[in-house]
Amino acid sequence: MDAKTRDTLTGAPQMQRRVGRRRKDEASASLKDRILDAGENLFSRNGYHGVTVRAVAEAAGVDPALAHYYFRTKDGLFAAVFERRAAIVNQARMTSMDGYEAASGKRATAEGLIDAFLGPAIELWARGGPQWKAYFRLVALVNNTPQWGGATMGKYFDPVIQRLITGLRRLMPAARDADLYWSYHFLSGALTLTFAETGRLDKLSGGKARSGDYAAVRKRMARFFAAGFAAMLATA
Amino acid sequence: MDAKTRDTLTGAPQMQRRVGRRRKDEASASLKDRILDAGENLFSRNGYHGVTVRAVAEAAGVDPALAHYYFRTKDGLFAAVFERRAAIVNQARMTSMDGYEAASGKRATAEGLIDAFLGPAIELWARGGPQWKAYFRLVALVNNTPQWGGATMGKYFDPVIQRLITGLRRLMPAARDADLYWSYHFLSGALTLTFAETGRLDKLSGGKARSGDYAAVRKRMARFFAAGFAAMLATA
DNA sequence: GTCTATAACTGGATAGAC
DNA sequence: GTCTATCCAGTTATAGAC
Repeated sequence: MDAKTRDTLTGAPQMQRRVGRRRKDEASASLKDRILDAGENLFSRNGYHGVTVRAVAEAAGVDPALAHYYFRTKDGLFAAVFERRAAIVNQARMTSMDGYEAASGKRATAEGLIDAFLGPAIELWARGGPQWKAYFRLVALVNNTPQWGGATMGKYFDPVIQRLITGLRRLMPAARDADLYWSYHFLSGALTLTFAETGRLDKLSGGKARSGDYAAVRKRMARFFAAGFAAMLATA
Repeated sequence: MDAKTRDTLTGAPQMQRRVGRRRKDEASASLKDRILDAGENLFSRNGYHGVTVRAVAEAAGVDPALAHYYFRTKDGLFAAVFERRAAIVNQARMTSMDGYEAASGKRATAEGLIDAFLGPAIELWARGGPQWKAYFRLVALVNNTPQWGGATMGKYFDPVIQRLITGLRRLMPAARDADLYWSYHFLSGALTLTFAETGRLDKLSGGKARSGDYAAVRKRMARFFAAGFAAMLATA
């Protein structure tokens, strides 16, 4: 995680690399970052094939050729978008789980560890601003993409997931590995559907459950899935 | 559900409407159905924008103009594909839930009702052949599509879901509606990620959990999510 | 680094023959 | 109902000017 991505995370204005000619005085982000932001937004809404390089460039307020200059191909742009924030989430999740285990010691629970795993992502999703919302929408999209989706997710997120599984195995020594992985699979699907923001939960519930409700998600998920993990143990 | 779709379900060969000229003696399905099959396959793998009408026509072995003749537009084709099997799944789920409640009477449980709800879909997915696999992959894709995905899912599947929620409310009178809807939301995400066949679960678990394993899904899901629903009740 | 211009191609859709 | 031929808008990508 370099200084540039950290700035993007915190939303702090970023220094220009050179002194001269800022093109428009509006945004202080570099043009490269503006292209990444625009790509994040559009790809996360319409998918890879539903977005043209032209559309990304237009949304970023730059010329299409510039996108090719920075990222060579449309593939390269997409990969850059997906990669940009992955390390930040992973780092935050690791720190959170390590912190939980250190703080709780012998009193650690599966629910606590799951909450420590979920916390950073849900926090960034809910409070990181619209670009983080877009990023997690993109993760949701990739997570549900047949064929290459699984490989792409694995490439960036497997270590943290294995860290979670290892922690849970320690807390639930009787659990079979297959059950742990299946349970994580369920958790993953539920979490990314939340990130996808399809509007279905709100409509279906007549507004009684609102998918953007940070507190509601945070409060319910860890408990819900800890109970699910535990129920697996009871199965013959 | 008309005779044509039922034939598609059972896989029974379908009568030609007229006597004369069968183009190729290979498949007995009508060209229209062949186009739908090909669309189902391709859309479910690559999404709406990742598929061209030409590609669908080629996969179906027909001329591109024929797809336009039957479905007017690419949108029309996609909608026809999505709609085709929805009624069959809904019907099967309704029958299954009704049957469970009638058979179990006072001894009905949330886990039993959830299993009755899940059963038909998982059954068709696992044993209905490759076209049903493709169809559920498509449902997974739509379920996770921002903006219009939620509306499309709701249009076809809301009645059955409300039927499930109503049944669960009867079995768990103390449950708050928000909790029931959130719990269903989690279930929905987990189920459709399973249908998506991204290959991630298999890879992540090193083969210890296999996403295509019908028995594993069926056995675990109802128990897992019934425990989750129950845990919501215990929350303050 | 950034933009203009354009090459080379693919897409959805239709008119009209059979 | 099915296929041939085609229109034309929109696509990725690059060469080269500034």
